[in-house]
Amino acid sequence: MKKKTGDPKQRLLDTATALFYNQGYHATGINQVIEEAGVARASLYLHYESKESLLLAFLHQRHTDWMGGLKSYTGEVGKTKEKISAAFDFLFDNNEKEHFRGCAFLNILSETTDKDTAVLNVIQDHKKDLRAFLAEILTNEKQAVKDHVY
Amino acid sequence: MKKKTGDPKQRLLDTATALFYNQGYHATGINQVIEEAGVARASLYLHYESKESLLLAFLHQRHTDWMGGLKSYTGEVGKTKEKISAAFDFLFDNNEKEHFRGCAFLNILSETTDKDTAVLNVIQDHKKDLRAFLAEILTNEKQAVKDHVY
DNA sequence: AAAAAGATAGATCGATCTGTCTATTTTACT
DNA sequence: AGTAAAATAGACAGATCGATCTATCTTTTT
Repeated sequence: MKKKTGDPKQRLLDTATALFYNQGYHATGINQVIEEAGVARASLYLHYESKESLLLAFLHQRHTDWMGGLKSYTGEVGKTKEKISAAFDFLFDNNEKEHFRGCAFLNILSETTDKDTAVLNVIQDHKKDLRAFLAEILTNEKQAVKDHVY
Repeated sequence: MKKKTGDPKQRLLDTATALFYNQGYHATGINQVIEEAGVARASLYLHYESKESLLLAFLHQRHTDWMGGLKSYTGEVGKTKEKISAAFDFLFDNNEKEHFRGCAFLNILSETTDKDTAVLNVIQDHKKDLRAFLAEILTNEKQAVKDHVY
């Protein structure tokens, strides 16, 4: 048991986020999550029906945060070229902030089986949204350019 | 039990390679490895002392194969520019051959704890060798250029 | 103050995991 | 053919996993 600030549900999500991202999903046990979150075992299953749903919550929050950050970076400038540059700034800043552990979605994907369709769907949706966002920025460019930037 | 060609030790390594790479290390159980390799449980521990040593064998083979491929790609051309281009050709070809599942070392790293020093060492050695190889190719370029290519 | 909801600790379940062991069969070599 | 090594199947141990349950304590709401 460690931290005790904020409501248990958020503590669980924050702790799971850190652990899943930094040491992997399968390498993280439910016991470590509740122990480091300072939350009772029963409380976990009160807010999340399973370990996988905790992973999905992590990916969902990650998706909204990440896309939000990207949009705030690119929204402040006008021209297409500047938006691209800002997008890469975001990538680098974000990557540095997270100690270069790479894309959370790809990391989780690398330990995901074909059977985990729910997880796969979230990951694919994230990548789809990212491509759609780039397509929006690059409206006037060719498809090949969009693919290349991606 | 599936395949039955070649000696058990190689079948184990081949199967572990495919499974560790395609679905992750922790997501792969020893039972699945021996079942798909068509090898008895005891035979696994006859050739490898643990699951982790099987992972290390996979990473080692991966390292030699990968560096070998890179050198054969870049060895056929002469100029520095061509070598760089050939190196990226290798990257793309290799990535496509493996269905875009990314760098095996980084994937394993994403599910590795600080405690797994043996695994971390192999991964770091791989990246170190890669940088050293690039430095060799880019002998006459600045350090910043080396970093950028990497 | 009473009632309802939220959170706790901890025992416990069945499943699965890695790794060990024994006993039997297959293979390889002289 | 005979012997030693290699490989097999399968039972087993001990640990850990995710998940359920009960029973108690705390907080919030009315």
